[in-house]
Amino acid sequence: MLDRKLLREQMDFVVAQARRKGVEVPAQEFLAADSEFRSLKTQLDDLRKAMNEKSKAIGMLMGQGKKEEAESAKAETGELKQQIQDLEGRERDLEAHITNLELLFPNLPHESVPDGKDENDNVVVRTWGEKPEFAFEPKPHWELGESLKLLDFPAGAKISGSGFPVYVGMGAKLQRALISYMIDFQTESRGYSEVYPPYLVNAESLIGTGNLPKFEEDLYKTQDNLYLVPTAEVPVTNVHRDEILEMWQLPIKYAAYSGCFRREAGAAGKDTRGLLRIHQFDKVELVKFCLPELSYDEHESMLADAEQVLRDLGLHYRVVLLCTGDMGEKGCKCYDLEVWSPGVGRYLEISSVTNFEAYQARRAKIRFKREQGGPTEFVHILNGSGLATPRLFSALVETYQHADGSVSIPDPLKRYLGTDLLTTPQ
RNA sequence: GGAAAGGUGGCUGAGUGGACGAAAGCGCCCGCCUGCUAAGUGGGUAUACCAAUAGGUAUCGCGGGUUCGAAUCCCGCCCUUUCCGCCA
Repeated sequence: MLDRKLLREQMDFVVAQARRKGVEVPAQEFLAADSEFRSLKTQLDDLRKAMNEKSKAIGMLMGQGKKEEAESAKAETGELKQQIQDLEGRERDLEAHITNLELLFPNLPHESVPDGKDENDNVVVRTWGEKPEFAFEPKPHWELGESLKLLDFPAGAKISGSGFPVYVGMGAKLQRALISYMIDFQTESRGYSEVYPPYLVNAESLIGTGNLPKFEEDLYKTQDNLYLVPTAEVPVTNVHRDEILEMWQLPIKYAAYSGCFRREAGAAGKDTRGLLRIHQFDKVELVKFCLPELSYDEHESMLADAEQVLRDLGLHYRVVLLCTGDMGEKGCKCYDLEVWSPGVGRYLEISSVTNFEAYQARRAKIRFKREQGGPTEFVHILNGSGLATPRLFSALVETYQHADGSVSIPDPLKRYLGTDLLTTPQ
């Protein structure tokens, strides 16, 4: 959601910026509805004022015991009341209309974001490490997962359906190890506070982060009108919904582990093998609330926080700056981290680090004051994965595999896993 | 799930139909005073929208209703606390 004043005063700019993302916005329709709304509101306020004055006068007459005068004054209020009710009806309709229009406006891209249409126009900012060389044909993780008894896809399909892998044995333990390692790293070395959020959230929370109303089809919904979280971003961002924060609290930095649930409705048949695209997965999510003028610095440092995990694990990756056409509606600037997965033979998107500026803050009403009695401002909100485990699992076992089918474990994970080599269990 | 009590500003808490956006206290901010500290003292201190300004409107958990008029009465929902039941 953008600032209404910005829409009102600089619509040409908004239209141009939205166009960079390839989005056509209903500019004239919005401006017309907005100006009608404002004049309606002024009218309505005047009517209400008149009504309030009459009521007060009646109260005074009653107090003075002038019953008859009070009664005749009462009789005169009927028409006013009717007018107010009529206008209130129109106001409600108009407001809903305006809100619907507002939701069609994407967040505006930052000036540093390259123009482009789709992923082909993204810019590789840097590459870390090199593709590992193998003296043999590296296997994909689904084969390693089966031979090493780490993953049981048929069992998952039986229990839940496709896209629900079962991690077994050392696979399950590796999963826990990755989560613990990442949470410990971000909280102990990077200043994040740990949060463990609910997995079911209400609609208000999803509206706050921008997942509703537009992306309902991606979500699992329960019969109690709660939704399974698609990412910890949703509950963690909403921790501070409807709050006015104090200056000294900023920046607030949270690291949260959660399961994530996605219907992947639009992606049926794509990346169906192994862990590449599944309905339930685990992720450590980083969320920051910060001062507007610092959000792009915080964005870079969050990116570095996520990158460090891959570096410590010795995994080759690249950082991609998404172009305007590929970054989605909600963000101002977004980096993707793509890890090399040798068996799959592709870079896999493993993290998106996004600066939303005030877009989510405005929806979720998360504000701050610079000083006592000063004006409220919206904080800037950023989030990024740090990281998602399925593709990390994939890159890890594929990168560290040996010709005999065993997999080495990089240093940071050894103490969590209790071993430095995964072999076929006897 | 059953029963009861309750949800008012940053916090505590008064307010059961009219001058209440809301007493009082605490906290916080600005000033005065005391040589410093503590105390004292005067004032200020919710949010959003509309308006060039003055100002106006709305908001007492949320939604609806009654009324000329609702924090206050009625209905529905949500949440909290306590007790009981059930349960990892």
